[in-house]
Amino acid sequence: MFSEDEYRLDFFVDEGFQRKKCEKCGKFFWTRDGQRKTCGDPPCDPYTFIGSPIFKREHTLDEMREHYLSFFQARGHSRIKRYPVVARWRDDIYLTIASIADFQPFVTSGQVPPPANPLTISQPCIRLDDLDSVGRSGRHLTTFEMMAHHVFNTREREIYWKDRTVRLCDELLAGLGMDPLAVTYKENPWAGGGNAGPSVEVMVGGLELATLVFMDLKAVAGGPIQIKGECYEKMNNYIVDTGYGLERFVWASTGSPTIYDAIFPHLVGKVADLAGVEHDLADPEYAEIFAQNARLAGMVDLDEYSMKDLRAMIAKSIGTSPEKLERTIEPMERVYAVVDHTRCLAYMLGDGIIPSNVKSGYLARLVIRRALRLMKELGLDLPIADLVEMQISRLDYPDWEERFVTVREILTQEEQKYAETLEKGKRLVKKSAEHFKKLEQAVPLAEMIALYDTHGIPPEIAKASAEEMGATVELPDNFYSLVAKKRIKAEAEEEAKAVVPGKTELLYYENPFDQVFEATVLDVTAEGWAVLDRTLLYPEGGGQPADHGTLERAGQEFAVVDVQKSGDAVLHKLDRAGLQKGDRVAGKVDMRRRLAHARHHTATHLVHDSAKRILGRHVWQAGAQKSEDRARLDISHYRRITEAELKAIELEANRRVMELTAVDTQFLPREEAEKLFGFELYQGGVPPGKQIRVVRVGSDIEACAGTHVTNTGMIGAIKILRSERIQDGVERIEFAAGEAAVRAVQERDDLLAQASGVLRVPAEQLPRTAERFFEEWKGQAKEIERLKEELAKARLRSLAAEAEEADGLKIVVQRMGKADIDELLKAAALLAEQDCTVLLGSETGKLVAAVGKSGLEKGLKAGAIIKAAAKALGGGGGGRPELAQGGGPDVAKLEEALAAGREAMRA
RNA sequence: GGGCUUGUAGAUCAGUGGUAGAUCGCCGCCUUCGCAAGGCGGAGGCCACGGGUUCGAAUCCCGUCAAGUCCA
Repeated sequence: MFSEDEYRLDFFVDEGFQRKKCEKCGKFFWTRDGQRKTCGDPPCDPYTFIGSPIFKREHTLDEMREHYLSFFQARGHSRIKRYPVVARWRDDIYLTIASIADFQPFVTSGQVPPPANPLTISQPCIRLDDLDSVGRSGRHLTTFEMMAHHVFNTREREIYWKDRTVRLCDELLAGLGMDPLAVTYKENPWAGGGNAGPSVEVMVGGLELATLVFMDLKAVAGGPIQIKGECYEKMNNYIVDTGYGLERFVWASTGSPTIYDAIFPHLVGKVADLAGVEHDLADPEYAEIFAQNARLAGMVDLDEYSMKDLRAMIAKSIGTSPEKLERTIEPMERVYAVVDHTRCLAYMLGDGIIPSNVKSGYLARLVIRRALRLMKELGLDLPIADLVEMQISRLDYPDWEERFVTVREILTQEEQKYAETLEKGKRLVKKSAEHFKKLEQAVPLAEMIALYDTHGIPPEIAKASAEEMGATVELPDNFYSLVAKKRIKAEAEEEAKAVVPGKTELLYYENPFDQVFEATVLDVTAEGWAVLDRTLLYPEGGGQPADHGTLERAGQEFAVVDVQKSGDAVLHKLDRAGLQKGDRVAGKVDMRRRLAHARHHTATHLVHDSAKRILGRHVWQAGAQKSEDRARLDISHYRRITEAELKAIELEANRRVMELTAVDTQFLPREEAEKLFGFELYQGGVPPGKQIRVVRVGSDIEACAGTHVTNTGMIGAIKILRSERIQDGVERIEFAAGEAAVRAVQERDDLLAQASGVLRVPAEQLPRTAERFFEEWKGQAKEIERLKEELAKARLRSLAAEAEEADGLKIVVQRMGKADIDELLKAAALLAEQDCTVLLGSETGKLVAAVGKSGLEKGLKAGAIIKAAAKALGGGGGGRPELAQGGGPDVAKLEEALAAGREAMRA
């Protein structure tokens, strides 16, 4: 816990604030109001702003955002453009969940300077944690804008800290016309993601408008400061992290019953109209229902309260029945949620998320399906793309409008996909329901979980259609948590590799085509890795494998078989021991390998850029790997790449090769590079460091640390080999560049030549000939089948004639030359039809037994006969009582086998 | 990144190691003025692909490819 000193700011003292302890929750807060006894935070205080706005006039989202940003701009903050809602620069989160997320991890850790300092931003954020409450609580949103001002201080240079932060906040609120007595600043220590610090929540009218965090601690084992069981110490860089809820500010300015009516009244009205739901907030009685709902939902933790309890509570407080309340409120809850979800989708798809079954794409699909379900419940019969388009046209992002063609296509496809899933689901449910109905059991929970978990059928839908079919269903309230429980939580913690000390000068950037260099051995590790003070050898990284080469010391040559980076040091794995610390060595790069990598690497950039041109701007690199003779590039795309598209990409990439474009590489300060080129720089992930290397190949500009050729002409040729879908929404393109491309084409030619050699036709006629052969082969197989049947019939007469009578049975035991199992089966089956008891054997070691009607009546079993016979051949067999087959490897003992089988027929 | 599931006739699916099936659709004939329905007959299968186990694999095991779905 933080002491009072942490919060006793000059501002509070100057302004006559008092520190009080909330008489309900016991937490400390600061107020100007001498009468105030509670902290201002629900449930200690209820919402009071509904119907009586906090601010003196209504603001729209755009007005409020502009007000905020210009307020801070006028007070020395630089205005920063928003970041995408998909956090491509992070590998720990998929979506941007807070404004500070824009600056993690490198700015907050101090490795990279901030784009401006101090700065102000309004960052769209997406949080799906409270998805179920959206629309119901009156305040929950999946998408919100976090307005913020951030300051990145260091011990050497402090810009401002707590006092000015709170002062600015108070001034902002006063400027909007808030009653100064209404605000409380509630002390609330903050901790998360390995950092912590004091923080205050800004409460007005029961609504938390902002949180001001003073992040100045980091988690360190054995650190001197303890918070919630963790040990922390002070950081050298300490950060003002504020978060002002744009939507809540707007809500506070309107005092409408729900946040939804405050922030997108037009769309709420429009969707309600389309769904035929009457929504007239001018009717005070009607408005009061939603107001009361929001007030009470604001007081409770929705995780702990069931919807039913809450409804009952609200119904009681406004003097109506829960059923009546539900009828009024439920359709609107869906309208609110649909409007919220489609806004969320506008951001997700606008910023380039491709719906998928993994990662951020899954989250997009989750929201799409939820929205579709809600729309269906509302009876809204229009494409979801229409609603998303409405959202996009209300947002001020011009580049999204041009992207809308793609977004519409994606949404249409998702709509179809979901319809198919539900259709398939219906059949599965039907089958399952019939099964359990027959057993006179309820459809068990395990089955419901399987339907949902494995086939994506929501339990509510499954239950409804199962009950339609007259089956009963077991469906507990905590269904989803039971599904979650089924999973095993196994989070493997990544082992932090020890960083090898030392700093190696990287020569390969300056002089990418130098082959030899001189260096001093700084150290040799126990595992035989040499650390050099400078090197031309490229360490593995960015999907490019390590260079190979040699290190020579006084005529002694050591082969370098691997190169890795560790911290600032480059490690060279040698094929044998002997090199010593302090040795001078002459290094040499295997240029063949280097060049092959460089060709594939530059080619990767070209293929990527071509894919973007052919498929659309939604294409992002999702991974890449190069080698000497192949490269592969994974890109985000919402459907399978067609053959035609693949060819177009290949042609486009080769045109760029032929244009002989120079490859331009330069180191730029990160913030400058980002300003110039935007986030599309980070196709291969975000590198750390103040300076980043920017590689430019014509229109393709990427942050990239790999080695490249200096001109696209050096690539020679690019041959795309294949594409595969590695995930829903991610396509992999495999290709070869340079010599490898030529060799790849030659290999294909060889295959073609071999195939046409086998069929003895020219390559052009291969497809036709292959098809003809295949058809003929099929026809012949059928013909053979037919002939065998005929043959069996023809033999029937002679075999039946040779039947011996014994024990009142007609018995046929015969060897049948080299007949195969099909022939034996057919003949035996036919004989059995004529009431024979049959055992047929072939010289290939196959046996078939069949028992006719009389035999069956006597209890003879074909399986038993075959077992006895096959045993003699050293094998086994089995089958049904009327027909069985078997065999064994000792072909020579066929006679004995037949005799043994004959014996078995006696029993 | 992890979990679960599925690839069998044009479609939907049965088929738990022993001669590959049903329903719908398709074709022909019968019935009918014609259509629908009905009756009889028929065509249509590398049981996703490649290995393995076995006397024998659609079925069991391994791998590959394709697809669905839930989660972090």
